[in-house]
Amino acid sequence: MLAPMRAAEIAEQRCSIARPAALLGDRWTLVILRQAFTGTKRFEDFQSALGISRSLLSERLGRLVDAGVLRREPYKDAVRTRERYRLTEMGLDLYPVLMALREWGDRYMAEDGPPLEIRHRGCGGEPILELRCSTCGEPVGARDAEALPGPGLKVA
Amino acid sequence: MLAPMRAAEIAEQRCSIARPAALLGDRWTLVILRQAFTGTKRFEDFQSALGISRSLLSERLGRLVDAGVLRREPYKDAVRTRERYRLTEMGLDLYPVLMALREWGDRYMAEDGPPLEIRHRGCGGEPILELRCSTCGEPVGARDAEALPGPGLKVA
DNA sequence: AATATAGGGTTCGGATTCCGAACGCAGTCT
DNA sequence: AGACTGCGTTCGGAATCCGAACCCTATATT
Repeated sequence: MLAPMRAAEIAEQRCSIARPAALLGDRWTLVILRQAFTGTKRFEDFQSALGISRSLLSERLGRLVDAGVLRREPYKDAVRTRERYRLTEMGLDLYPVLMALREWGDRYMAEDGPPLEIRHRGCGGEPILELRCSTCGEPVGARDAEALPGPGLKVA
Repeated sequence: MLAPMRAAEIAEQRCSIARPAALLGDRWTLVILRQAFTGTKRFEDFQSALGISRSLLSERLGRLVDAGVLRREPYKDAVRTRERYRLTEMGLDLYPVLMALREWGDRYMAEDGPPLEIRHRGCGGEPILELRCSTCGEPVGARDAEALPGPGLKVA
């Protein structure tokens, strides 16, 4: 009832971009996930780190839990049981999406240089995303690819 | 004036994910871009392909033009001069973001299989995104990376 | 026992934003 | 002239956002 209805409509499109966009496509969800990838787990910590309103945060976290991106679980603090939100496997698999956004943001929207640098743990190198053809191994750009109808395309 | 004010606030965060998210993070912008990558260029074609309202489409296209992702230019039809929206270099560089979303969507939200298949033009293989360390060449997952403060991080 | 503090929310009302339908307007076609 | 097309803008109601206030559970303090 609280979830946006428009989102539901868009989500019904048989499009692999529209459906994730309906879930992730708002101004808070992506930064909530970014925060989750930095290790934030508790409601209060999300709230104070992001400055989001409690009601919105509650709704967004709930939606991500429903979608299976986050898991809500109780855990024992030093003193008592609390709740925390952790990325599921499905959530962790969003890492490339966040990295792609970050690379693009660093390139075009960070006039002072990147605010954060990502390092490969151990080796210290910089991880970068590459789009490569899994068959011939060549790098693929936007102009080198074409879209064809796939098995999930049913014309109603 | 028409642009969301909240978006502006989020955009001011010194975060390479928050800033792109403020531009791209709504339910329509990503599908508009997806459509642009399939070759759609004209206002009418976006509108009929997506079912978006004219006012929203107008506002979104304008915002993307202002951001430098699209370029609005007149061109000559067979009969007259029209306007069209084309991806700029900056816009084309969003391809990995869309592909990352699509891969994730295909994996987790396409119960009937992917609606579209992307093929490497010519070779016919499937392009896939890989996050690799540019130094050691190893694949990098969410757990293998860490974030460090970079040059753009100024603590106010 | 009563009060205080903390985490994790929900409720409420006003301000924003969204959206579809209607309208504008310029340039063609008949 | 009148109709049509492409590309928008305007308008008003509906949906969403957000901050402040409230609620509930549980431990800590007086």
